[in-house]
Amino acid sequence: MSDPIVTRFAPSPTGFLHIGGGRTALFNWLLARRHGGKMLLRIEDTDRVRSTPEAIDAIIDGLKWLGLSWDGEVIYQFARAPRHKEVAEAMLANGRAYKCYATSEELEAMREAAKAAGKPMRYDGRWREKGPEDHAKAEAEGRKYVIRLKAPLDGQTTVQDLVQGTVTWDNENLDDLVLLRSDGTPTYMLAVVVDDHDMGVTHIIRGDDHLTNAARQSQIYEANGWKVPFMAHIPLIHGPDGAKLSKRHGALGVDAYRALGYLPEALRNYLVRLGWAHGDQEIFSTDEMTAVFDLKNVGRSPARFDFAKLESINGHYMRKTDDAALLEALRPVLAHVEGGAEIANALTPEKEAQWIAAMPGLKERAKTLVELIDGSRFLFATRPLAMDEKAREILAKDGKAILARLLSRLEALPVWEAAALEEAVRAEAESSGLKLGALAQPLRAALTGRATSPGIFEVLVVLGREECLGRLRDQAA
RNA sequence: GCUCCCAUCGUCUAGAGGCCUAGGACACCCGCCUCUCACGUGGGUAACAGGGGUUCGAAUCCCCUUGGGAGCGCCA
Repeated sequence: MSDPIVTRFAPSPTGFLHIGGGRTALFNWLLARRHGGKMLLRIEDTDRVRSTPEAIDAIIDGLKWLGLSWDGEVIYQFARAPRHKEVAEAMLANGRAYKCYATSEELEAMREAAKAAGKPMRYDGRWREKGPEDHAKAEAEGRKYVIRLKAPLDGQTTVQDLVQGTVTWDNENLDDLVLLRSDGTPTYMLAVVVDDHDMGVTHIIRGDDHLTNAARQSQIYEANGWKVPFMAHIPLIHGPDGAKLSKRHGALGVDAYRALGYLPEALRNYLVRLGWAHGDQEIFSTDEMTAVFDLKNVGRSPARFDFAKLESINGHYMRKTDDAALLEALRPVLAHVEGGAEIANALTPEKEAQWIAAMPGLKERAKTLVELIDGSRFLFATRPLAMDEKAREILAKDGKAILARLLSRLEALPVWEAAALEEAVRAEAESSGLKLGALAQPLRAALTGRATSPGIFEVLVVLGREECLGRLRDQAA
């Protein structure tokens, strides 16, 4: 185990990179980085019907956004089909595999029989001991063969799993799986084993839906006399209701989280704590998590996806993010929110500077970038401002009269700075015998069109003298 | 159905026989701070699935039950 660690992330490109895949990739990436090893990326595109180039792009794009980098070139499994075939034929030659001419009708009959008997489908090994004469006869009938593994009939197969512990199967429950299809293409089982072996993968981290496969794959390793890599089968992520994660809950593509306004570092932090813990620590910088990540601490029970916690962590990271950097993170999200295009168009250098100036007050009031954009709308609104219902109520009372008095005080101000503005507003409060809040709310309504916003003196300063006085006059009338 | 895996607050989890009258975080409730909303901060509600063992002692070990999950293809 002192050899350099090599992990791999091996998605099949039949859809986007979903959140569970993202976590699997993260764990592989963390383990490799923790030990100064490598994480390889292999696209399992042997299913020619379901694999699409769009999905490949989506996966690669998703990994990049999440900040998970891989080493070396992307490996495409389909391109290695000749090598897979070569291994299958070598296994045939040394008697670890055999030709099976069973037809799909025969297989279907076996399936039916198994179902009727209440047992899982198990190929019965009818071609296991057949000789050349039988093969020739089948060939003469025009039948095609697949190559099956000659799996052990009795005894047990044990997987030493770094997360699941020692898991054992009786070999009688494992049948002779197909290695090479009748069209000469490899099955997933064969391809995975050959690729992981050839790529020098030392640690396989994947979802525990592959646990049963692990047993069958280790038989393939053994049939070839290859060392079985360390394996770690991590529990799947479930939806809030405990059922399998569906699109309805969180099985969104990683890119959807970007559109929803989450920061990649927040998603990483959330994901790493799903099924893994390091004492009571909740917040992990990337360096911190790579320094302490250990498969030993990965739990064995499935975790539910919880948006509330993700939002909380995201809020934390937004507040920690530098204002200018936050603006950059905001930009790509604009395309995904209503009115975002208008904001994007209005982003002159001056507006950007204004937005950055407003950021401190904005970012502590939002849990996602989408919320932050929503809270920023008053910066981009044009006069006369549209008032929302609560703002209207505030102004409907004696708000307008208060604004008029405030207006004259503010107009008289020689400088437009927070301290001076606050002093003026407080002076008005004092002379009219009102609490500060009684003045701040009408001000807020007139300035932002809403009942909530960043601190009112912040808003005053960020908006600037002319714009503020204009908005106040609009409403004071 | 068969095989395998799992089981601590609503959720994510700490806990590797005595440190546990079970800790942290999110969510929720009540305060404080306060120009609103937040942030921050103080406090609170809330869990060892059930039953048997083993042991001086069990959330921690074993068994059973119950409840979840995954897999059972010439898909990956």
